[in-house]
Amino acid sequence: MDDAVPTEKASGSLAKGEQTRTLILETALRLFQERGYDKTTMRAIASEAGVSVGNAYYYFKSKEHLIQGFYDRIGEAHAAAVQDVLARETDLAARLEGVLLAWLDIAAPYHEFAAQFFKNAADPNSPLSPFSPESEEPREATVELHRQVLAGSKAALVPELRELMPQLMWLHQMGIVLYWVFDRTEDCERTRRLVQRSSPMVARAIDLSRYRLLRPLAREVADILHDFILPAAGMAAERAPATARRKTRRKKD
Amino acid sequence: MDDAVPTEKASGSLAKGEQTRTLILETALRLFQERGYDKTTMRAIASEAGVSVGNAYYYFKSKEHLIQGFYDRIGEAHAAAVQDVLARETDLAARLEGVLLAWLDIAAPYHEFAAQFFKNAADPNSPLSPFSPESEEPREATVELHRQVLAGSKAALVPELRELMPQLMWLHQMGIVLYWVFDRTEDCERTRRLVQRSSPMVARAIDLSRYRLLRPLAREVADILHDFILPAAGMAAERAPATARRKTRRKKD
DNA sequence: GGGCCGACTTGAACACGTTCAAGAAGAGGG
DNA sequence: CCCTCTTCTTGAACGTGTTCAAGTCGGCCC
Repeated sequence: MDDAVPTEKASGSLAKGEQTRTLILETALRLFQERGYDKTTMRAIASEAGVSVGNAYYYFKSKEHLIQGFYDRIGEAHAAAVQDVLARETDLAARLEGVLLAWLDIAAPYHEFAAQFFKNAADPNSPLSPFSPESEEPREATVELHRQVLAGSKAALVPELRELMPQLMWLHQMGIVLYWVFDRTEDCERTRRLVQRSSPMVARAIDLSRYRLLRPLAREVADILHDFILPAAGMAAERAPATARRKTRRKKD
Repeated sequence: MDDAVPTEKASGSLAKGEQTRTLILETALRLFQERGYDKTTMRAIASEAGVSVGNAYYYFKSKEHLIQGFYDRIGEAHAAAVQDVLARETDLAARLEGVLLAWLDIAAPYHEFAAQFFKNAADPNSPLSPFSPESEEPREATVELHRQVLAGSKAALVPELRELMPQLMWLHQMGIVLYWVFDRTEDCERTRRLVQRSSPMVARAIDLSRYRLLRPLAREVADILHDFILPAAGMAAERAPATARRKTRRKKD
């Protein structure tokens, strides 16, 4: 009516398609939260949004793909919520704990239906898998966040682990999320306690890794992470020092 | 024809129902292997087995429940295949590696479709979840197997970990299986190497846990396992020493 | 205006997992 | 032989996610 310039994707009004897309996504997320993922049908989403079923599929390749919107939303909210703790705390354990607890707070309202669609994330072929190429961007963002967690602390880190640690912490976070999904206790109290207990442990392990006695073990962990986890997670080793670090590797293979 | 005694479930012939049940299961597993889980329809299973769709549902509550048969089969085969290694080897790392590689060998033919139904196992509500009550029996069997792995080796274990270690090794195995599901390399070569690398590491960690320096860390790991992982896995602490072990816990919650 | 083209929208149709009311097949008793 | 009860079997029907050929809309060029 009053915004007279169509085909403009600049200023003010969104392109028509983008409007519809957002409408469908909003509606879907609302219904997921109200009724759970499985009980929300594509027909219900479409009719509630006032569009046809086929239209929903024009914008989202499948029901699963609607979930990506949920991920994005959580990620943004988390990144914002975390600035506070990171600015205040300098102790590594406290920083880590703060970041993880913040995630739990933000994700809490979705806990119930998160469990329902979590199975999709576990399918290696699904674009929702945290290891999939489609998830690279949010994954990198989280790793970067943990880099901040580490950098802002006073923890000294042995060179072997300096680059790898943020990715290991991402893995730790994935573990917490996995635990959270399965957690059936009130307010996910048990997951919260797990965070409170495991965060200092991670910090202590980092601290201990300086001791001579543990260097081989630390190196082994670093190597395994580098050779096995990262490539599988699509986080190919940009830099190759882990290979160069060791004089000789297994001769064959 | 020649076995004339119906209603007998003893000697020789199975009860009619049991025959049909087996027929359906065999057919299903064969088709899963041939076409993959998703591409095998219940209609196809039924028609291939020469029964009606409804009949399949009389014996199996859902398509997922057919997978349980697959689990059972793998479990039995693995238990049998492993006796060899356990009788021969005494080195802990070698025993562990042998057991895990044997599992990979046995599961190899199913790798492709394993990935397809793995997502069901990740759903906390699914009976196929390794943490579900329905999976208790195979889970206990595997823990028991790892108890054997440990007991038959010459490894000395600090008391804090003696009881918990087999369960930790079960967790390690679950991790390997998780990795295997996501592994896209030829013959799952990468998973095999991961087993070869991580097994000695587990053994070495056990060894190192004797050192004074590491006792607090070992104790912390044991406590976390005991307080968080086991209860969530339905492996409630039968014995309560972990709580008694520490003088004081955090006063409040 | 008239025609064209790409972006968007529709709803019927499809294939699937699952359910269910109805029936068949056997066993046992009279 | 008939009746009855349990066990087993059937296939049509339902609700779901997904696809697709067809249609509508709106801007743009001649």
